[in-house]
Amino acid sequence: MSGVRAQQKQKTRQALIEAAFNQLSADHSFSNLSLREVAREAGIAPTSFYRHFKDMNELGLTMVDEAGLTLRQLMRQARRRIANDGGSVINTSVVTFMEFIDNSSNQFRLLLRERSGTSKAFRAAVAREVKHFILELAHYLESETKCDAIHAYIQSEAMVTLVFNAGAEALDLEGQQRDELTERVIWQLRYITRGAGHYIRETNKEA
Amino acid sequence: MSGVRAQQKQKTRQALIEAAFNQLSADHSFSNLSLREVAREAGIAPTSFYRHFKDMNELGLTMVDEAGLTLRQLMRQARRRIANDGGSVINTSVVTFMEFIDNSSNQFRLLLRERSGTSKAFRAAVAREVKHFILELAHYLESETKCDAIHAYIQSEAMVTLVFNAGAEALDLEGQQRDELTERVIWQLRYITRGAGHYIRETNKEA
DNA sequence: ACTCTCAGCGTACAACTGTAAGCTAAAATA
DNA sequence: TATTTTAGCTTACAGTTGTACGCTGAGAGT
Repeated sequence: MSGVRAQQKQKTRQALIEAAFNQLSADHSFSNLSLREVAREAGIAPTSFYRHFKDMNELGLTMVDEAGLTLRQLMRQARRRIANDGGSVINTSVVTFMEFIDNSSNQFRLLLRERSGTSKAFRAAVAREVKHFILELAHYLESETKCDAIHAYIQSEAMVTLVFNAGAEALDLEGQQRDELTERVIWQLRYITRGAGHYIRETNKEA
Repeated sequence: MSGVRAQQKQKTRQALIEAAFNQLSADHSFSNLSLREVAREAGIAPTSFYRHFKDMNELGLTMVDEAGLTLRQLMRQARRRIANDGGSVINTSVVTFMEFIDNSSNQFRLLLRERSGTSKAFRAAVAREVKHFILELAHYLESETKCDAIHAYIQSEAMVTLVFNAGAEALDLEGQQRDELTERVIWQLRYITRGAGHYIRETNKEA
């Protein structure tokens, strides 16, 4: 009943996932991973892989889920910071996201690449995670600003797209160039906030 | 002197490039291509590949250049349309871009994927092409609106990012969903124009 | 205590990969 | 015309990949 068996299984399953994440890097994407190498790094025989996943695909989808989870935790953390430290919403969010890219770069790389990757299932999975992200931001905007749901969504989508993309570029930058990039995104987010605000005010006048 | 030799060489070189583009698809990215398959489709022996390219990498970089060229031609076409048909700048640009995605989806896919791909050289090459794109738009904005160079650049960067990203999503959509997506991007671009305009006006007041 | 389940192993194989070496015939050059 | 150059070929090899098959030994269930 203690489940020594199941516990060990869970452990090597996690070892596989971690091995796979470890092998991701700037010049190694998920589709370059081989089942055998992952198994090797996890310390099991190649054929034992199948005791845990049907496929490399199945492993990958699990990894996408995990990365999405990290992303959502991150967002919650950003909201806590905003509430406590009372910093600017835009600034805090962008800085938090940049930290995600540094601390969990391989998880970010997975999302980034598989978003336009080779498997429809992967693309859909990433799109789902990103959509969560967008929706949470949209709800926030909707409650903070007087703003109808549709505009809030469109606005959030734009913001997430820009931040996500800046993250992708940031992966290849350091130091000053990176700071400049960060500054540019912040401006871009301000544009959107302003612009959306304008259109919303106009809509309200009509009503 | 006629160069029958060089002419034939150029021809099979192009055949290799086209074969490679043909093998790209929704579920086949450049890194999945094998030298042998490309050679096979081009109708030459695997080892003859090396008479034209040192590497698959070299082929790929050539392909990125070609895709970038197509992209720039597209942009010129969009500007012509705007000048002649006198349509809205934003609308025409977005529609033109969506056409690019349909007509040259494999070229777009290459840019899209290698932008966050596995090779730094590729990423740099794509970034260069995109930067061309941004700069041309920035010049346009700078001349059309009263707008300093930096704001024009930041604004263009945001717009290109959003359109590019929407293109990526459009690849998996059809019909109504796609139209909705197009509509959303157009809104997002309007936000940016408005928002940027606002900040620029403010800057001008100070000066 | 006895049986069942199953995570992990080793072996094996066919498919494919990139690429080295050397030949050939035709175009270019002298 | 004689010589050189070279695009493309064939053959060959070593490496890697996914995965089928069957075994084993230790936990789980009774």
